[in-house]
Amino acid sequence: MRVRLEDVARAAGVSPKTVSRVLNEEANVRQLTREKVRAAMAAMDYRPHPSARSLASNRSFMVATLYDNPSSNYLSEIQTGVLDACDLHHYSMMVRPLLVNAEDFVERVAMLISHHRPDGLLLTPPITDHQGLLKWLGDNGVPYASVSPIARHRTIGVTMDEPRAAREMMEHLLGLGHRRIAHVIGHPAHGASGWRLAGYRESLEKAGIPYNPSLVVEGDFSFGSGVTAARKLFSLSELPTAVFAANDDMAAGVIWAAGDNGLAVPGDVSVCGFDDTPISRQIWPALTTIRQPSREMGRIACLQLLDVLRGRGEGELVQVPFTLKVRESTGPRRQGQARARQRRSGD
Amino acid sequence: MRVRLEDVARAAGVSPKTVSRVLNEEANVRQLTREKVRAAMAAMDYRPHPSARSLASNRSFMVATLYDNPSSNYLSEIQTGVLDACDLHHYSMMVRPLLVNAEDFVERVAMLISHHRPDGLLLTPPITDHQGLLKWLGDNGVPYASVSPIARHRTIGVTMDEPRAAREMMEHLLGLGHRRIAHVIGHPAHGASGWRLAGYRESLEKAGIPYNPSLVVEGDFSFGSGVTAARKLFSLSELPTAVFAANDDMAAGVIWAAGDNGLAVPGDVSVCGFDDTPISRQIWPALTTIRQPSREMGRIACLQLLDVLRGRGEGELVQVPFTLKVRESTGPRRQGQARARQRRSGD
DNA sequence: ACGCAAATTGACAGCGCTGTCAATGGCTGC
DNA sequence: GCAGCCATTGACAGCGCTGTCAATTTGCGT
Repeated sequence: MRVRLEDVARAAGVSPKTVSRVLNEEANVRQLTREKVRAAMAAMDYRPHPSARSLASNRSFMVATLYDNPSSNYLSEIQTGVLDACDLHHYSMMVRPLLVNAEDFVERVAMLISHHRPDGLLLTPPITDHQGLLKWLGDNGVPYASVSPIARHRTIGVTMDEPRAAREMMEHLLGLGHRRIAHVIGHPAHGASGWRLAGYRESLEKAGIPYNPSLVVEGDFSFGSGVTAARKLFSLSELPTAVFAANDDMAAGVIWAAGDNGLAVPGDVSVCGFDDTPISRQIWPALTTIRQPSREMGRIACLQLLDVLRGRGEGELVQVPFTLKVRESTGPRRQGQARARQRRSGD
Repeated sequence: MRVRLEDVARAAGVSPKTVSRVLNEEANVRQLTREKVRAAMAAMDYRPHPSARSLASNRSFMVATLYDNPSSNYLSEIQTGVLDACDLHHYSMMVRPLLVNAEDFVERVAMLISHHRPDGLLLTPPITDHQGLLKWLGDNGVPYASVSPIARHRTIGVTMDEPRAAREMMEHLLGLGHRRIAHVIGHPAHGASGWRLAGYRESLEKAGIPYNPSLVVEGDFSFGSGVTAARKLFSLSELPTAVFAANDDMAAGVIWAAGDNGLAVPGDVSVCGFDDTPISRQIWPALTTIRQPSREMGRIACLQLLDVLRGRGEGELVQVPFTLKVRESTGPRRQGQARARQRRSGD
């Protein structure tokens, strides 16, 4: 049979309850006692039985990460970060893919909770901003932390200063001499889309360039939507000299469409993305983009949640720094005006 | 307070133990009784308490998915499939990234097990073939199922007929008239690399084309290694007219390098990959590749494991079908010989 | 040295379920 | 109709831990 708490107690010459106190890092245990117990635990290689702990304390020591996001790279980074934080405090994590637009979305989350009883939830975009869910969680007292939520009021988790990142990207383009800069908006349900657009507009304004609605087209964060958006842009009578796409996948789509239209990148048109996902280095030319520390963000969001769950405070909304990664897809504005050709076929 | 098993028992007019029997689908409960209990459960919306079940039965109703794989797309598919299967039988899943080459790899798995006590493990490549781990799991009686293991003897889980898929890809290239076909091998620790190479060689042999070692270069499944491999191939005095890369990322690297060397794809050289990951549609030209039903494979592997855990049999090694996806990156062999130029710069 | 509050420790009864084993009921063959 | 046997059901004692609350010890002021 494996070592139980009772065995540790006997070895340390204290009561089981005291061992339990040490295990749970409770206050009001004398330093000397604490050390004795810790030593006994280590010597016997004691591992508390999670189910027994859960049953007695009515907590599961588990958090659930909820997602509805097509970007597996982003998610796996977040997930890894969350696991980092969980390991730190001996929590476990479950993951749950959901359809945020499903009729029974909130109900499904409710079922998840009643089945698996996580102590708290980690929400990722776009679930972070599903009002129905947030209300339900509030009403039912379910603790949660968010990664990059739109609404920052009374929310704990992690965010990045997205508008500032977008402005920094715009400054890079403006610095290269670009004035006719297009923007491909992301999926409307994601807060990131709005912030990045806001940064784009603010930078234009600051640079004294009038906002031109025909240079701003909607996408949905997918490669295909980038292609579609770019086709619109490249069919304008006066082409943009730079395209700022709200994420890397769409930027890749823009580059694809540029090639398809006989436009060289960055010769004829500069293209940049956002997120620094692997695709940014897997295409040619490699994408200029903004690096988001996703794993770190997952970790921090989870730590905020765990602070709450462990009764270590209220948790807060932490803001993390970003990095502009300048690669080959952006370059100086070139003098003559480029012309798009119809569509290139087989070559 | 929530509904407990005892409440259901009272409502159904039976003993708690009988409700437990129905809950666990045990034999030797009269049909009528079973129905009464089921009705009461449904009426009261009863959810068994996982920790209580675990504590009493000494099972966790949880499986752990172990991975050390850089491809988040592949993994997230597998993970989703595993979750599908878990949901079906009310199991939960935890995920664990690991470094298969770490000194303490097996020890870490042992710690994972003693901490979280999963009932079984799901192994993904390349962990599926870590002999040290497999031995340890065997010695300690830990049930596991594998996704695409190399060794198929006495292993349960799921595989695909990879050599046959590779042969089918080769037949596609041969059918397009290619004779000088190169192969970029995958990471040596993955069984897939060997199988795909084997299929390549078998097809050449069958077509009566001698094996040319200079056309076979090693990669490691990464984009960068595809670029490096392609540079070697494109520096040969006689270029290959087609390159069969062992996965999509490397194929994308080959296409990148082709562009970099002034070679048109598929005009000068056809390129194909394997796995049908999103990148295959995110590059231009879109990749001809082999689609592996990863999600389904995750689901099936997990179902085999659950069969064992639930005492429903021994589990087996299931083989799933693949699909050849012909896209734009492969085309007929062209007559004249292409010449690579040194390296293209800014354009 | 003494009294008192605060800090520390322990006794005990579950948490909600299942394993074990005994008790009951129903059915068989003669 | 009855012994014998299997199918079905239930009683009960935990599984390994923590919450509650009471008992004990410690520290401090005077």
